Amino acid sequence: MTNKDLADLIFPNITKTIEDYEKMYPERDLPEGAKVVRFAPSPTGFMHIGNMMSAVINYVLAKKSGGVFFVRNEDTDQARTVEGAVDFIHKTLKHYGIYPDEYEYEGKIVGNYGPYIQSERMEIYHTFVKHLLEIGKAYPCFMSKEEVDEIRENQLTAKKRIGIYGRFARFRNLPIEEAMERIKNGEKYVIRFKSDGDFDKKFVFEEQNKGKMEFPLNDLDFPIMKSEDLLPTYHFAHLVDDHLMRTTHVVRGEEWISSVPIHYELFQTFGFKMPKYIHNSLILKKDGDTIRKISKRKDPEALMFYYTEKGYPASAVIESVMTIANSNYEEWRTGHPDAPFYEFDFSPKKMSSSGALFDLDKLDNISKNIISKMSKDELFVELTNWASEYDKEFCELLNRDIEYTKRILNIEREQKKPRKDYACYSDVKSKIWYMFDELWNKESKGYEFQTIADLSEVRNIVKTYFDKYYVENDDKDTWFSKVKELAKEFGYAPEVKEYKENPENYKGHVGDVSTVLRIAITREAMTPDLYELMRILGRDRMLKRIEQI
RNA sequence: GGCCUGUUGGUGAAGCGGUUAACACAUAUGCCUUUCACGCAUACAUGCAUGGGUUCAAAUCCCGUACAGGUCACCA
Repeated sequence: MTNKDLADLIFPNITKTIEDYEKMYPERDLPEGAKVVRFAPSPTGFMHIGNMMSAVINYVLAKKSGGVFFVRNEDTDQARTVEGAVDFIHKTLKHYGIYPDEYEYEGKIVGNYGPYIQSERMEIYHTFVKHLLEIGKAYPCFMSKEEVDEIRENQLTAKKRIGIYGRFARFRNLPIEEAMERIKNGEKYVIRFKSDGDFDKKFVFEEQNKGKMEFPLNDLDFPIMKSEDLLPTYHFAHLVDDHLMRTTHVVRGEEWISSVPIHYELFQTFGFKMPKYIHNSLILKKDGDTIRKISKRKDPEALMFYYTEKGYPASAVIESVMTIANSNYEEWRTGHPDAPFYEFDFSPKKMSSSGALFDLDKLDNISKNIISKMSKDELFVELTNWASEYDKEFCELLNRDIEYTKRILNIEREQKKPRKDYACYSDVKSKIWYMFDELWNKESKGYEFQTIADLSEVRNIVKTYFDKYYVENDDKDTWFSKVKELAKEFGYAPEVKEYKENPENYKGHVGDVSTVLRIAITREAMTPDLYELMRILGRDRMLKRIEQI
């Protein structure tokens, strides 16, 4: 009995060889320096900000180098698969303008290195496992899960290294005959890699972000194929897929760094060239006094839903992520204000090596800048797109009179120093609600006049203004000089400076008077330019509103 | 417990042997101003986790310590 017999017993239907696959998926014909990268999420949860960062980094690397960016669905953990996760991944990528060159979605395969869904690559994995069995580098292991757990606990209490290695690997030297016997008897088993690494020896590994690192050689007999569904484990799928798909650069989270010895040994035994590895630091979150990994369960901003629901422009989220991912990005951006983000020359060395807190304030700032630079037409499109999904009622109002809406959106916009008061589209309603009579009438918000608290004085000011001073088509200067006259008539300084110099001579200043008008008309103390608002609202609607005071 | 990584202001960080320790966000104050926002200006690390060493000189190099994170699954 030989290894070959064992391999044939386990995989009777595998007739291809690894050389066959080598031919099927040849080296890619790409220009010098082109990077082949992948975004390889597992559908065990919804796409989160860490995934997004990884996707963005990969995309930039591929775009900038004229390479290939593909999406691979790592669905080898069938039990934890979440319904809708795959769908959400593709929709999210699209929403953020990240278009993969190769992918598999809704039954369609684009690209010559597929399938791009791991569960559809069984035959390939099995061919590779079979090869390992044949050359004696893998073996079936009949330990139960309980037994493995027990070993770990004992190791833990004895303060020994944890894992299946050395004498803990009880089945690695099982005679082939006995192994075949047990299999024929229907015993459950996993296939483990038969490591011959020496933990006391070190090897040097060039990691793209941190530079040279030294690790001990792997000596763990880690599982490469699971017992129930015969799917590969991550480590093995990584080897097979990234080799066959000819990946040149693997971008993955820092949590993978400690698996490097395993991957190193795997690639060595097959004689495959290892891709370059870029480990990006985790996104952290401050929780009270402690800092921890951002959590999908505890932190709403971890999931990408958060940003789409709040209505942050896609580019704002990308800018934010890039800023965290690479320390030179902001500097580059100031020099290239209008360049697409993927033209940035991303340098793995410039990635932060410690985990970063995701800063929502910074996102707001970036986003405000982006929205402020939009034209009224662009904003209108973006806003109504968002509203059609997340605030249908508001969307109808916005669309009822498009020109009217655009006039509102255009206040202090399309100029050198535009207003920056929207960080996201869900902010808009709370800033312009009073421009829509439906919302105005529905709103229970009362009037809170500020400096001028006396209601009869308020009534008087408002009435006098509309009776005596207000003319619908005044230009801005005339309009304002009339407000000043109004102020003077009631004993308020027409110039703020004047008031500050001699406060005892006045009851207040123009600002107090215009605030009265502002609140009477909008019920808000803080609004954009009052003159613009009044022009857009028009005389009749204003008169109707002031009756309510 | 083993292995790996990290530690510069509230946040993200630049700096990589000689700097007044960049820049951005946030915060505070002032100016501008009909409110708000914008813009402008100013302030904010007496010190680069900590102890020691090397050096004329260290945030920058070396060693120890502390703390934090990651990993050690038939999860990725």
